[in-house]
Amino acid sequence: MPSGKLRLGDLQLKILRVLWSSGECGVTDVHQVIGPAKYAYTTVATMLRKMEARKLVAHRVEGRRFVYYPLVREGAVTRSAAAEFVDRIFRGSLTAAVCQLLDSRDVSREELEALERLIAERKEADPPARPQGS
Amino acid sequence: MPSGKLRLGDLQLKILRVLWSSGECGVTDVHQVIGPAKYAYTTVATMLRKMEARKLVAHRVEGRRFVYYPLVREGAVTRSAAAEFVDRIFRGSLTAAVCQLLDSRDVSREELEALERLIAERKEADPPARPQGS
DNA sequence: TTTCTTTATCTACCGTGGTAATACTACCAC
DNA sequence: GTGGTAGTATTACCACGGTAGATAAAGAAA
Repeated sequence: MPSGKLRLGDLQLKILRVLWSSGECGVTDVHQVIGPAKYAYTTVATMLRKMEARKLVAHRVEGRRFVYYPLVREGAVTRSAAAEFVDRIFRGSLTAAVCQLLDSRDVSREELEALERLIAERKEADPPARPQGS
Repeated sequence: MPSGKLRLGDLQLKILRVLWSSGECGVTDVHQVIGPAKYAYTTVATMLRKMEARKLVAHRVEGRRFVYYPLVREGAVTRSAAAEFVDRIFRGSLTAAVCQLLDSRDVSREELEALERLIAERKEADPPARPQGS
């Protein structure tokens, strides 16, 4: 199953975010961005190596440094996480998922309207039963 | 701390679902429902004991059987999962989350319309300027 | 009573995320 | 050279989900 294991931990996500926004960077850079106070340098380095073993990132050598870059795209991760979320927690029911999303936090009127627009877009973009040509 | 550790694994979710729909039941019952072919009896039993240690379930003794019942409600689990999903993957952006949800699978027109209704409801239920809270 | 079956307990293992100290190594400055 | 420094490699540990075999104990059946 290729659509399988894209389940990431918190630290892994943080690291990937740095790589996504920087394109690539060294261990020290990553460490600086995610917070030297929160994590030891070696923690980040170890995690990066583990992530490389899992083919989430790769590195090239630049002088003495390892310059890491992501092998997975942000879209792939978020898409996979979204699909897994719906399947795992709501057994595939998207409406149940969104319903819970709305219940789980305060949603501003602006957000609600943005969501409305989002859905309206989808309705236009994907007319399922449309005998007449566009 | 309501925002505490309510992160559940796949098997734990399956087990909880059985307990939620049955109210309570013995280890054998759970095992039967989630699939004797997929899991060993002891796997379920062990997991139930681990979950009891984490206060997700509890049991009472009935003859020689352990009758387990849930200590967490389905709503609490799904709510917590939803909140964590948005925070973890989309750093709190609900619109980004819903957007990805819509992209991550085929959404029927019926579902889209159900979502529209869902949002319309929320808009009515939460008027923009209202100093009084419930 | 002896055996079979049900049921729970104990123990142990694996993978993985997370955490980090420690050790090695190569370079730079002196 | 020697010593600090920046960087990687090694090693180890914990927690937890998942998995299950082996074992024990309590009834039920023979």
